[in-house]
Amino acid sequence: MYVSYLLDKDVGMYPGPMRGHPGLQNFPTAPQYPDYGGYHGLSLEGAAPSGSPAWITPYGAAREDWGHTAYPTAHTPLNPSPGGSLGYSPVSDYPTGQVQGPPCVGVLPTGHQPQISPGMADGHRRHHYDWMRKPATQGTTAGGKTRTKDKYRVVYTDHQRLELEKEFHYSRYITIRRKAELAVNLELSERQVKIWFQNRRAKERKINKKRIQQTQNGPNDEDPLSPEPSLSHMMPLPGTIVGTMANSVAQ
DNA sequence: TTGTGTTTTACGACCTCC
DNA sequence: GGAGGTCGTAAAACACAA
Repeated sequence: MYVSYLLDKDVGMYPGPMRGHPGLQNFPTAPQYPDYGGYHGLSLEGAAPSGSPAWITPYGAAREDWGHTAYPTAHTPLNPSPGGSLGYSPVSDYPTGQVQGPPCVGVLPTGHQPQISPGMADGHRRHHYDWMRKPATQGTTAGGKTRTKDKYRVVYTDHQRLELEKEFHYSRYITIRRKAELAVNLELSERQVKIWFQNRRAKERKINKKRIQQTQNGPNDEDPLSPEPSLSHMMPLPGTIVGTMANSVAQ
């Protein structure tokens, strides 16, 4: 979450109007995402403890440039299970890649050991990372169930949600290409991926709206949606995300 | 355990763009 | 007309206080 918080501080991530771009007609302008409240179920603190925003680097580069640096390190181990058949093919898919660099960060820690950040021992985050420990009992059922079928909705596995979140941190608007990749790799339908992104954006808008209201009502009020406001001084890699969307929509 | 509030999937309606 | 966007909503899943 820290990374998402920091990344989303980069309002320059969404330059220009959203209309007029094929497949990206509704892309919001920058001020719509002044901040990002995170994802309650996806406690990235565990992966990136406070003061050690491990995800910063992977999300720094433009998406279509992932093949060079950012993408492989962040996404290569998409399937954390040993011998898993999932996972990206960053070398082929994002060529020219120096698929080297530091060990992958931003993925589930091996063994799913929750790494509690210093601020998490106080009780109100006792449920953070719990979902990561839950057995992925529904992983194989995540696709295809609708209201009209035997189950109203499925609960995505931790892995699926983590990867979707990661993608969302890269770009709030997924490309057709990446959508297809994710759908295959996560064993979801493209429709599910699309809808997940739609819902995720809606969630973010809701959070931002809430935050704006709180700011207007009382600037001194504690903002529960901004767990690490003091990290704003750690704003990483300004400008490295600018252009992400321009790249991501160029398919 | 249970009631209640919140979050997460999924859909339909409607809109814009090509 | 199709694809994909937002918005609103339904209902399952979940969190948590009483």
